[in-house]
Amino acid sequence: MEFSDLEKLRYNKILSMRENGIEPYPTRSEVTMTIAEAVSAFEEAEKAGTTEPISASLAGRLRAIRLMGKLAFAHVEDGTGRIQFFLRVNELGEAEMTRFKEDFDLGDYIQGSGTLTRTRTGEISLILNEFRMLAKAISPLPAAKDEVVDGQVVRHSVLADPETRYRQRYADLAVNSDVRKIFRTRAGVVKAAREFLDGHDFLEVETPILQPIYGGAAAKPFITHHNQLKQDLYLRISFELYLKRLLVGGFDRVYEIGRDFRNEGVSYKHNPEFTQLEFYWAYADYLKVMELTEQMIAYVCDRVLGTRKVMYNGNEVDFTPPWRRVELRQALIDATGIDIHQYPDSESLEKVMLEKGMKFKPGQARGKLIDHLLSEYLEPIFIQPTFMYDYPRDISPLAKMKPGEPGMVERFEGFVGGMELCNAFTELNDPLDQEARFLEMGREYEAEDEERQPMDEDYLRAMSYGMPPCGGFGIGIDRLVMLLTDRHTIREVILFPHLREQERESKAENREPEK
RNA sequence: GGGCGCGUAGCUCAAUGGUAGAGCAGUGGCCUUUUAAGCCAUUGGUUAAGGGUUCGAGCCCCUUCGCGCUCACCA
Repeated sequence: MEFSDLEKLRYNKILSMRENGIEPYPTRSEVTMTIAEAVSAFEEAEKAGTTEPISASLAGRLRAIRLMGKLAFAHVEDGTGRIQFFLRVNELGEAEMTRFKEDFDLGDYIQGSGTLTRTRTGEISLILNEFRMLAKAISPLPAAKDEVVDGQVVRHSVLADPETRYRQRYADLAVNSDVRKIFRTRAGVVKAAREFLDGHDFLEVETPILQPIYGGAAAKPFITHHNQLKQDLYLRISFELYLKRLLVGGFDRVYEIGRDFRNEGVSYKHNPEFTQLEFYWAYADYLKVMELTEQMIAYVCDRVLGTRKVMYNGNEVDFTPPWRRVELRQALIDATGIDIHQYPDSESLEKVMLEKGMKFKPGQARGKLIDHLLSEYLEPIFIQPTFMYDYPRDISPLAKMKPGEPGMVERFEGFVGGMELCNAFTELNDPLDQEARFLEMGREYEAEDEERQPMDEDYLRAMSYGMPPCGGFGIGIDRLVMLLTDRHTIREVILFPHLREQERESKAENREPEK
């Protein structure tokens, strides 16, 4: 390791501590309770009027040190909270006071034992009888100080540079408690969704991430290789085709929460890997799925936030069911004046779009044009939770026909905060229709279009054994967490978002020659 | 991939083309109830990297790297 000047000073303390017989990285600690437990134990004793002093051994990271000559105050933080350590020469003696001043720096892990009290200014504190180094920090944490103004924590000199925050997320988390809160919320969201689905008799399953044939969405895959099998494999872009095979196998209600990988551009709502929740529900259809979706999100809000109303990007978003429902065709008429039913092929649709002065890439399939209209003119305007339903069949190759409307399928997408949040349909279970759709997709997309859905023969075989009628659903967990934490970029809700690799000299030497 | 912007001390930020600075952190002092503790003193820079213009470049030009915004892409 190479040390900066600041780090060398701390490293030298490690050496001198060891010379004095003190291990700066002891193997064990003797903590009797968490900081939060200590604080509430003291408050309860106070309320009960107990006079017996409470002893405790607490540990955490040193976040502030205030030396006052013969006494010292320190703020110590563990995963549950923060407390003040009160060090005084009366209890510790001159030698120990000197040891504290010489050995300890901000960021070190300290264990302190003593009794709980309130200081003159009323702060709950641990008066130390003894203390010990638990782990020496060599690198100084980014300087950050908290000030409490009217009960609100005001932060000073926080680590703010996004690049450093994402590349060194550990430092970001260590000094920015609001960032830790995002990921507690995130864990709560996943847990609550799981509770909800378990409570509705869904079975959680795990399906392959490495897939010989990718499918279930229109996206470019990552390709990897199995050496021994001499076989290329794809990282999954969705769980859909495997989960529906399980319905064929007799599991009527299944769900999976996991990672999808899409080899596409990054943006404020796209990360190359993202967390998806999909469920499939036998004997249900997209209308039932719509209702379950509202209930699930409301349940998650209740459990995680205790409210169904959240502020997102300056707007109050209300997740209380029922969500607004709008038909895609009508929504497009309202927003653009174009009735897609009157333009049954890409040529006529392109023509009217040109007449309206819309910008788009010419020569696309009709489905892609409609999708363009949708994401350009509809997605951004749906701030309140909205289900848009009944999609053209040519952009929904896995969804079932809407009875009596041959060009349409039973599909809906949920939009919130101007983002697509979830996608669901009544699943296509007719193997012959499914085969025809795969073939159609193959024709309509350019041969070199990597989003083209490859024909999945085994999936068709599964369908041919018979799959019960069912509704299927997928939701982007990252985006849901964005909405519930009022974060406006997906990187804020992913612990280690993908960043470009930094150029390194050693790396440059090892790099394979350019082709 | 295109366009625009940014990169200065460990952190947050200053600096008309003319001696690179402040606060916090650090270091040395003083201080027995502080809490962004305070007071005195003080260290710290290849201004992302490389090249160019200029008497002189953090600032102007070029290249590269990284980040951000945006467009494209993204059922």
